[in-house]
Amino acid sequence: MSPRRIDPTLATALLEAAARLLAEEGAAGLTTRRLAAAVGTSTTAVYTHFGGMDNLVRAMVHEGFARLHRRMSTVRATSDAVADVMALGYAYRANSLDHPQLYQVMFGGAALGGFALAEGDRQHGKYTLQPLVDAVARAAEQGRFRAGDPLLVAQNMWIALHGLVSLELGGYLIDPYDADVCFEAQLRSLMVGAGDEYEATATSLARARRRRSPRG
Amino acid sequence: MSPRRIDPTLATALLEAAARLLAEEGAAGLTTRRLAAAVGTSTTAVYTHFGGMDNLVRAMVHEGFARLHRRMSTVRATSDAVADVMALGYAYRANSLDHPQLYQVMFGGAALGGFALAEGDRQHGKYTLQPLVDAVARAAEQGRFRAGDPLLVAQNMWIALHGLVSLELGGYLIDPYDADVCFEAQLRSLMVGAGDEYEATATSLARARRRRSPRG
DNA sequence: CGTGGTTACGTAACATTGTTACTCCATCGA
DNA sequence: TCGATGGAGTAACAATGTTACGTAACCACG
Repeated sequence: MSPRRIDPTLATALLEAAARLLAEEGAAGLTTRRLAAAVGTSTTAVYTHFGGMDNLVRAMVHEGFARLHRRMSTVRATSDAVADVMALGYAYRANSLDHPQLYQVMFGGAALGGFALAEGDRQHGKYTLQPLVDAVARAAEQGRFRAGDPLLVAQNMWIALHGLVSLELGGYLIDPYDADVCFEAQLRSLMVGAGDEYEATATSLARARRRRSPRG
Repeated sequence: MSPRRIDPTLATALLEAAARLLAEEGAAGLTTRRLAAAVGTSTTAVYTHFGGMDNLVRAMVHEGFARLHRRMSTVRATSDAVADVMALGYAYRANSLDHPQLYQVMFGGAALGGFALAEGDRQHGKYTLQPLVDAVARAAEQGRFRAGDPLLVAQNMWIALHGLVSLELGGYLIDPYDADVCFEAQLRSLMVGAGDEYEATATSLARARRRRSPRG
């Protein structure tokens, strides 16, 4: 169109259009030309604002981690720390299911048109994990979990959660045990593995269920 | 070269070259032209033998599942079924680390040049899981695990294992708790979550460790 | 008000990708 | 020996990320 229409919000417009393209058409639909067409500009805008498709995806990943952290932070601490841990699990999975394509890019790692995350990009997980670490520490203080480093315990829970979400999004969890069944069974199993009594996990699970946020 | 050199093993040669390309250069290095150059043929060979790059990757995934199943089948049943379960975990992780790129394609799912697995391709996991299901059932018979459907318990273990391997291959597990530490902590946690006593898992873990195969 | 510098953007091209139409010719059966 | 089959090479097509180049608008001066 008319040249030199300086738009300071073009970078954010590109990001929003990229997020929409990724969500609606998947990783294959996220191309420079379609992105440029979506915001009514040219492909070079991607390079002036981000220096390439890699950095644009990187920015989306950063935003994805920030949103995940925001969602995890909405889980309040209660007198039942195990229920808090489970509520964090629900929040994690709900956020992933709300943005499945983004989640796959965030953790799919290797392949998005040969795109690869940099070393620092992956350490966002550590920062995002903090609410879970706190809840695990409180569960140990309340005598529900075995004594041990909360960071290691929380990391193990995150690993298992990621495994579930990853396989769910990939469509690998099939009948008779679909993702919902596996998820709640895994939550109880994780709590028991951390030291809680099997029977106690039932009431905490019921509490966590009631705290699910409808959408986020 | 000289035309019409009919080579009935060309399909397998393509598969082998594709596996080598994938292993050595990653998903980005696996292109039709490089593949054709590697076996000294033309790009059309991929289409006459596989009907496209998708089906060739599909064939590689099938081979990957078969190899995983073969490796899991080498774990023999002993009088310590919990150690058997852990040994299966070691085998699963070892196979994944031996073929990291293939593993990412098998479970990365969405993105390999817009390639997506078909519905039936993912159900290979169910077949591959059988040795683990058997070991879990025997652990329950021995009174080490809680009563429950072994398929559900095994699936949960597989989910957690996949989470660990997936994050390890992606480089998300960082200091101070690297993948080795997380893996063994997770093994014990899984056994306790399934019903075993925490102290008993230590000796079973030691037994499983001794049974690690050097290379596969 | 005018002028130069900076910078954002569009145009067009390049290399590379998966894919396919067309052709050729070696092999197999009669 | 001759025709049919079908596997493979050549070359093209559309689409991808990326970049060189030109242009024009803004901003800071005088």
